[in-house]
Amino acid sequence: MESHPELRFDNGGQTPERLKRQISRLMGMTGAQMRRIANEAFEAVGARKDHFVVLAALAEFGPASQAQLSDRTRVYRSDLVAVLNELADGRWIERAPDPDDKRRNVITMTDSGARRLDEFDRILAGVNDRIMAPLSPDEREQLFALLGRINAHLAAG
Amino acid sequence: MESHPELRFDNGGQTPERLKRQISRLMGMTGAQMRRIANEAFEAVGARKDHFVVLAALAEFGPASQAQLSDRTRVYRSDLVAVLNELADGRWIERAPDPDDKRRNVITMTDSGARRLDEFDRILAGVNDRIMAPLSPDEREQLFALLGRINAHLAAG
DNA sequence: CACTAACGTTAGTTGCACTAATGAAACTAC
DNA sequence: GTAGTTTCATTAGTGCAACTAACGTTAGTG
Repeated sequence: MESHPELRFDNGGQTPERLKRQISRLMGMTGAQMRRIANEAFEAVGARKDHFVVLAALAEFGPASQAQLSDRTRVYRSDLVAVLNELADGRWIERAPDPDDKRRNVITMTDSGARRLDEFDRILAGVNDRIMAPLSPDEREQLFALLGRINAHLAAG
Repeated sequence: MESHPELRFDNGGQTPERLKRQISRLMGMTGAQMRRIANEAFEAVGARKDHFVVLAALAEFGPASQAQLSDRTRVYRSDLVAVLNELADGRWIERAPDPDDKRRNVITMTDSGARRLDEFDRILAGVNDRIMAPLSPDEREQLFALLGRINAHLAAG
């Protein structure tokens, strides 16, 4: 019934050799698999990825304006509005006008927001573990390091 | 003037630690950078990625129906139509009805299609090299191997 | 006080992966 | 040999994520 899209990189002799050499293709397909797993995990608890990133930013940097949150999470200001609406509906954050600057809102995480983040932490530990299951701890670090170097290089240049 | 979106994974103290631990986030951001570079390279010669994957499949497996091409390239049947229209417009392929099965078309690569593919090969060699610039040959292989194992694992189940 | 910039918000665009529906042709069963 | 099912190419459309534009409001700057 659930026919998952075929994201196997090397499709048993069917895949042209040239395609197997493209790192961007391998990254794209594998990244899509990862994203699907993470999204499903969030969906199972009525959340989505941006709930996590916003709560993480609030937990680690404290109350902030929406512009600050956008900078810290790279969720666009325009998209952040809906995310904060949802988080406020669940009482995980509070949104109040900033008395010092009437353009701003101050976003604060509630206690139940902190518990929600704990839940996400547990869920994501499982997700990461499932994704990286075939790799040893050393290999997982290698992967992070290699991708991190490429990321830094491409972001710089 | 061209202000690229900020896809630096670790944004200098601004990024919550929790986000830096998510492999799917690192993959997503780095994959987006790679995709942008590849897309720009194709765009510079009036092409796009799917032109390459279709020509690669034709070069390596010979003339084929659209359904076969879809299987080999994982370009959806529905999206393949436009790709083949574009390739036919440029005389890089020919699309003819299959006399043995009137439902099918037979897609054949022309000589100029083969030359177009050569051009893509050269372009992509440069793209891959630019993407993986900070990695040694050994490290590039490691990255392929690690991602390949994760991909196979996730595709399996 | 005029000007510019930053704030949150709404609306809209683009690209990509993916689904649904369709008419024509071909297999499959009885 | 005809009825029912499947495959084919094709058109249209959905869902989502990343991204842009425009706007009214408020705050700094000369």
